[in-house]
Amino acid sequence: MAVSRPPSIRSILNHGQPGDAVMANGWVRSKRVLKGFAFLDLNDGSSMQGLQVVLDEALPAFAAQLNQLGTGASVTVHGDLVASQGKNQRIELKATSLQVWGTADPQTYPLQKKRHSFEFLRTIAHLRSRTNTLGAVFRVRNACSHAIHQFFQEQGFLWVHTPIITHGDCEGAGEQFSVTALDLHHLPLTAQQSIDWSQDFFGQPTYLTVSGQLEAEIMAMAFTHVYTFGPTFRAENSNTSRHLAEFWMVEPEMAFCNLQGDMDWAESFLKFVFRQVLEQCADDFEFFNQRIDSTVLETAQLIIDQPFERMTYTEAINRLEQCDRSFEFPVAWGIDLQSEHERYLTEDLVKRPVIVTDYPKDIKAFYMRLNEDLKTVAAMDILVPKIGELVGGSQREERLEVLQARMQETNLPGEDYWWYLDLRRYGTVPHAGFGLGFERLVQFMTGMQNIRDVIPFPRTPMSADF
RNA sequence: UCCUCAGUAGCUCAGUGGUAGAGCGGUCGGCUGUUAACCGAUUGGUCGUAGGUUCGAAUCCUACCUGGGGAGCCA
Repeated sequence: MAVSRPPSIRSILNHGQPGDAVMANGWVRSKRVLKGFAFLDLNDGSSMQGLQVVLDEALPAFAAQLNQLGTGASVTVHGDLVASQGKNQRIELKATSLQVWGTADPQTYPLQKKRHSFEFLRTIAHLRSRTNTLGAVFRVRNACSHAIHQFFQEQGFLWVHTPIITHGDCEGAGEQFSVTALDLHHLPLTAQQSIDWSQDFFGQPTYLTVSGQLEAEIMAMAFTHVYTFGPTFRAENSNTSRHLAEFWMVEPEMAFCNLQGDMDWAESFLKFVFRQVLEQCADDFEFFNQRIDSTVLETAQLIIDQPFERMTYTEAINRLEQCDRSFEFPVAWGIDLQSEHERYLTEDLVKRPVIVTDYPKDIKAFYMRLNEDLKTVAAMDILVPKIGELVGGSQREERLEVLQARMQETNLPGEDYWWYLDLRRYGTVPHAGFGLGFERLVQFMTGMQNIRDVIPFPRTPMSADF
């Protein structure tokens, strides 16, 4: 069954011809009134550019309707496309009739025909999607999601749905949100006066997931190539332009794959996604380049065309020690790279994405594969200008004894991970994967400075409105 | 969580001890083709909140709240 619907403004602008009778729906972005006629800029979110509607005073109820057509009003316009006499558009819609669905009182409607600060727009997140910038952001976000699925589906990866509710801190990654059905005002207590979790919904403490990786590994041991793409939650009190309490993460996991393969997958994945989005959202990219960050087009092209620089952690430390910059945090083998170090490597030294590999085992997670030097693990981080760490991944430790030893070193209770260890007992294979913060990718692509402006309804400490 | 900057009209900001300002927006008027239209007039305030200092506080002090930037934690 075909659904009947009027054409989107994007499609009218792309395919409409003078003489076509069309119907257009949308919201008024601006109204320009002259003597005897008026112009509307009509937008339905399908494209950056809106449709110019011409209203002549000969229209029935012209004067009465003109009053109702402030910025934000919703309308359906019937009319005929004509070649535009103006400069900025090929065609425009000469209205023959017009229906106003809803007005937007200009005395109270917060969006004006002018630039607003992103801080202000965040306070009106229910309306900000109607602005040029946020409109472009969410179109890019959509195209980016689609490209991610397209890449993995074309490569034969299975999209797997890992749980949102988990029973433990799976990789020691950060603070978790508790999930409970207990009445917080009347908590059941044990004889020792601690909370009696056996009476909770799951009979044990549960949390929102901080990563789907361990479950993705389970699925990779059956389907070879899998990926997750879903929401992730961190209860960390992070107040930065790069952190959200609720964000989306992409986590591919590949069986029969080593660190080299992991990096190759990540790099070709990023190149594909950039190419797709650049092609699908050309106008939006043009806008970001003009109004938000004049380097985004150049950066996108760089990602697509140039191979990423690759260096080991040890090499990176050497380069940092040799450079003539002084850092707030002193550089020495064994330290975790600080923001300033990462930025130096990617922004100043190589001036493009850099993959740093083989970190000291003590600063990385227990599941990363121990290298032959017994000091480093087969980890890799992709660092990009402005954002820092965009991708973090590793080859996983597939050797049961080595994994158990690593877990003991880091004081992880083996019994909680019995199923994870079983994967190494039964048909273990070398495998690898990585995690990518989806919003950071959109941020990097668009040049938006604050991660809260690339997700429709950001969740951050002390902020969960809308 | 720490450091730092800020909070004044619907929005963006100026005003650093003596009568609260501008631009934009809104409203009214003008203009045969505009593009964040333009031109003219006009409207608009519990100066984040609570205390304090002072003859007098938007301005100085204290606490708190909210937001930005940086750091940590991390993706």
